[in-house]
Amino acid sequence: MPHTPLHDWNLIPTEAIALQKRLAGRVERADRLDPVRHLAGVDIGFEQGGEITRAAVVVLAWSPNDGNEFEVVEQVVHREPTRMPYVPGLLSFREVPAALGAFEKLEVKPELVMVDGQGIAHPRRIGVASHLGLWLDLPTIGVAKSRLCGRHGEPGPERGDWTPLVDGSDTEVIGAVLRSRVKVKPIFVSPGHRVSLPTAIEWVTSCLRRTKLPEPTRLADRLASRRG
DNA sequence: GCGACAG
DNA sequence: ATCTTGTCGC
Repeated sequence: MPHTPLHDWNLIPTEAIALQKRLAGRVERADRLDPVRHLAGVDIGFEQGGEITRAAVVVLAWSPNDGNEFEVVEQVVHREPTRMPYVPGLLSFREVPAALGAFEKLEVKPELVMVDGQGIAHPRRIGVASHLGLWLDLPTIGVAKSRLCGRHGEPGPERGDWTPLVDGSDTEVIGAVLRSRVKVKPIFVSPGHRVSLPTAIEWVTSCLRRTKLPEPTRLADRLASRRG
């Protein structure tokens, strides 16, 4: 299983954290997105017991008219050797390199990207969605299936109900715990880069269909896990 | 010192 | 994340 040089394991964590602290200040939290014509979903999967990292990007054409329907216009898969083990709080160093590789193969450039993982709902306010957005210089939203940090109450039972995710001083809202489906564990939505929390919630909500995850992330998930 | 801990 | 069969529910 292992093919991650020990020196990577020892040196990267401390350097990675220092880098996150520097980059966190560059993550923009206010809206700064162009009209969205194409929306992308990103997720990472693994093959061969973790030796290979598989990044998947699905681009959808957004049509506000036809009842908010989408159309898949492009799908890309990029594989490369896994370079780092999973470490809570340092997920971006394990997944972003492969994600960037997938974006390089992309022909249609999206104006907004949804990433499987946290945005600023991270100890240093720079989760994988924020880190990727900063690198691509694109608006991103983090859509995670579970919590990394922060406190929250139980959101209401209806689809669309949500409660704030707060951390540190009870006044710092870092995300939203959103009920994306009735009777299903809520998802964690947080701004990635160049998107505010209200906008992030709006986009995720309008991309919900009959499943727990919004379409962009759900489709990328299936492609990354080579299902569907 | 004792938990918690995205994927 | 990944390994995995059947099973409960709309």
